[in-house]
Amino acid sequence: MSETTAAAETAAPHRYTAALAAEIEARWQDFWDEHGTYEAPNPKGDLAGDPGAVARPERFIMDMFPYPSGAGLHVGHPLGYIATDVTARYLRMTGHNVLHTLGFDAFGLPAEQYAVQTGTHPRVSTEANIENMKAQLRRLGLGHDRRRSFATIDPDYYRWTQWIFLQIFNSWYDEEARRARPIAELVEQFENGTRPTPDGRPWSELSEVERAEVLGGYRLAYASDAPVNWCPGLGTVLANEEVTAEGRSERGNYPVFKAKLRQWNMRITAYAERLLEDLDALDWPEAIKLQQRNWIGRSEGARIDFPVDGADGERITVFTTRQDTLFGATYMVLAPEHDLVDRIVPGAWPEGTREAWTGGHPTPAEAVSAYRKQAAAKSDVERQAEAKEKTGVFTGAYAVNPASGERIPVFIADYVLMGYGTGAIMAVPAHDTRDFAFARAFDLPMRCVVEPTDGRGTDPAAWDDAFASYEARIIDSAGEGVTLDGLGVTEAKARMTEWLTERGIGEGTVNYRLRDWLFSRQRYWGEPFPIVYDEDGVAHALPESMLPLELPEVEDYSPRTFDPDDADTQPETPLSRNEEWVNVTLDLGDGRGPRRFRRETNTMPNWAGSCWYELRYLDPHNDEKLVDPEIERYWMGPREGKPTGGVDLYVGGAEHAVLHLLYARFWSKVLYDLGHISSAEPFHKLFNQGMIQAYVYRDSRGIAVPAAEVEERDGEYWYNGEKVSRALGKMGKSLKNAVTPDEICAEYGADTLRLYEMAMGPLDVSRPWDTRAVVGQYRLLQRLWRNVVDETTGEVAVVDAEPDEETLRAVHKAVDGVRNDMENLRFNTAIAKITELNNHLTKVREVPRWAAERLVLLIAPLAPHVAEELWHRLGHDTSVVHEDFPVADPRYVADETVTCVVQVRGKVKARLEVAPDISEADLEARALAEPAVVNALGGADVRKVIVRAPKLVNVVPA
RNA sequence: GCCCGGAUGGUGGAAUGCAGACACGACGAGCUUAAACCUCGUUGGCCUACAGGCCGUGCCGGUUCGAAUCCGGCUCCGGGCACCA
Repeated sequence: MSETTAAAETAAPHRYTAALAAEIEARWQDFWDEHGTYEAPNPKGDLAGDPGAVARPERFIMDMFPYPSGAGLHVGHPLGYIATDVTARYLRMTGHNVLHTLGFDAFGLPAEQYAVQTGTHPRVSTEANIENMKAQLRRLGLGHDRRRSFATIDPDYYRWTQWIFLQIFNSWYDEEARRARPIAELVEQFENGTRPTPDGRPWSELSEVERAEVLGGYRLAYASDAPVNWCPGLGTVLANEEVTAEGRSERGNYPVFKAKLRQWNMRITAYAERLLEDLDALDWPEAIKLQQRNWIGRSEGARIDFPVDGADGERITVFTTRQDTLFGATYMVLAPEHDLVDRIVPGAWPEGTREAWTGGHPTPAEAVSAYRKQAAAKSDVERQAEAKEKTGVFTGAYAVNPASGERIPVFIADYVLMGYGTGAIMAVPAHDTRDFAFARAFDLPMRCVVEPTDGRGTDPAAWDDAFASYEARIIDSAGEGVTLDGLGVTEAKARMTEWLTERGIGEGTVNYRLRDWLFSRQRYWGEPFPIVYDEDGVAHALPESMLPLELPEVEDYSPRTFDPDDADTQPETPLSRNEEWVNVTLDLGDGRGPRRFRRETNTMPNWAGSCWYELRYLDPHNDEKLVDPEIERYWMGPREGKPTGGVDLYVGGAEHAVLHLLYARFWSKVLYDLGHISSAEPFHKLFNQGMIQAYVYRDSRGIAVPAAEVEERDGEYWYNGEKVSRALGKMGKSLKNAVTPDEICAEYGADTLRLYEMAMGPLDVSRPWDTRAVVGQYRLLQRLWRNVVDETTGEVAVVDAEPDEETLRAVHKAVDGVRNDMENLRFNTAIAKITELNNHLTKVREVPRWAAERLVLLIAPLAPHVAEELWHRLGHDTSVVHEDFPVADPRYVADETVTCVVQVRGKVKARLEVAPDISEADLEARALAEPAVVNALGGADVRKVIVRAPKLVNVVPA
């Protein structure tokens, strides 16, 4: 007998091994694909199907779709995909029509960088990556409706991204109606005079350029010269998230400057209040809601006008949240870029201006211009470094404090930001830390108007910092028609707001931290804007018939780079080099015939494609509409418990807490306002999965060594004979600690990998990967297999006998627990309960068919391949995917007897087996009669007995 | 600096009135010429007569008949924001 045969015979021919798992998994994956097992029917259209299935309650279960990187997947990536797949499978088995699929977020910088390096077209490398990722994901047995998958780079998809851009471009926010409306309705108001033009002239007298300018002030997508992150070393502008905390580019580590460039913006600020309000109805983690609330940053306060002394009619309008401290405002500060600065700067320094205020310049104009230049030339690196030091310069102008009547100096300083509030502040150095620091640096006066509660006295000259508490009373604040003295901060604010309003010099107002969304990038690999400019520079929307506007071929994908330190350079977009594409003659269908135009050569940011993809999954092949309204209403519409509609479950990483999730909410609201969809929110329930971490091993030089080759001896770690350090970090190629799903599948099979990832811990908690521990779930499947199949004969080994009482209860208890856990995404405890039941069945001599089948159904959402195989071996010819999930009989969920704990003074002294419905009196009597209790009491009187039938009695002696 | 979240055996984690379910690892036994696989047992610490006893959920304090769980104060770790008036 040869050795191989001997080995094969001893290793039980029909054991569940990695080889058998691979065979089973491949076979069922093919079966599911052939039979369209995971296809969810729509109520109409090309994906319409079985009306019986459509009539079921619908559920839309979604993942944050991946960027198809060239590096492929590691085991951390599919964690969320497995979790949604388990949920989707559970919902299918509990009578729902489940939409579950996955697409690809495929525009992005890595493909473009790769193209620059290799000359490969980004589309070629991206599509190859997608194919590779699809193969890796297919191996995991994810039940996706493949008909609904797409990539954001498909022209059929980005046609609609461009279409939505045009919808946003062609609308404005009606503050009164609190919703977006078509821009044509605004034009109508201007035409018939119900809304006056900015300068009061009739609309008909405005030139085309003037009209475009007016409308640009209203459009939800508009071009502006807002400062952006310009990185000359890379030749492109960068999103904030691509700039490091040190103010350098994440890629290449070049300095980043603020530069004014004409850019597209989205007026997301118009939706600030609704984005805030609608959070309340969403089933999201509180931490994420909080992050969004902070990002939106609503502040209540007041706008106050300060007349400029000697400048006729000029006023400085500030926003403050501390109008109660107006009497303490002793100077003002404008942002260096503020428009008003040039108008208020006098020709010469006022008499007696201190040297420290002038910066040594002979005139205010020169001082201002020098400071502005210095501020603009600062890269963010320097700004960050100097953040604590206050700089600025006197403008030479004075304003009048409307409450105290005092003349107060006006400064410019870069600690006041143009982008927030009105770009101007009233400075109250005694009660604001920043103003305090500035006042100290420039020796400005301070007035205490809020009485300190910490015993520091009322003379700010003696203080070390500002007194900024809200829990205090106002003092020294009496003026013409208003007295705040003695009021608390809150009442004082209200009183002051009232007074400002009466006098017509201010009003209560709400301000938001949220900024408009910079929407253009100087890149190649993104959606082109469907915008052209005429010879006057007026932007025109392309008609829908010209969509998609496809990306043109270019010779060079790279942006033009410059001297990294030269902030005065301007980007040159890759698209602008294709002159033939840029300069076109088009008939826009506006009745003016063919004309010459220049195309917009910026592209949209990465976020664009992910702002609305949930909608396209619903109706992916529709070429009339982005989604059919009836289909959208079916899957996403509001219903009981989901007042604003949306996806039923959206799972992804918490790193998207503000950007993607806020942008997607914004687009939803615009589409909702314009009547294209019925859901005002895209994602009703959000769940953030934790990160799978991995140990990083480093040698004495701090360089990561291959984690797989590190050996552990007595709590120390060794690599190549050298001792190495261990720390928990991210998993990835660069840290040499990546474990791929492919290797785990090869070693144990996909079902084992799925179980392990779900069993590791609660889904929302980050935890370290431990390849050694994977075998535990493999053993679970081997025992499961052995409970059903005879390992030596391969025959089904279950018996058609009634289960004994204990097994009956074990099954029902497991069913009840697993259902509960599944509904709350607690897969780790669900697996523990399944394991317990499985372990119980390995102990009974013969496994009853009924119990084996329940067990197979319970594990089916988690380990679908082995479940499908066993289900068929047990004699069923329908797929387990659409079987009914077991239902627990409450009679068998509760044990016949429960263990009651008897405590004395909170310490467990005895345990009683009692009936679940035992009365409190009986239980108390039995507990007090228990010898161990009598013993513990030692004859002491019983003061009190707490009875929580049937589980606990606590006896308290005197 | 401000705002969140977390800390339980050697490890991942269970547990909302019995701390340590389930799993990994470790140790012991069985099977085996041997090893692997598999099966069974032990596995928080200390004491122990092996029946049990005492201590124990980051630290200090509190509420309660009873606290891993609730409250106050700290320590450490992780995340977010950052001159936002």
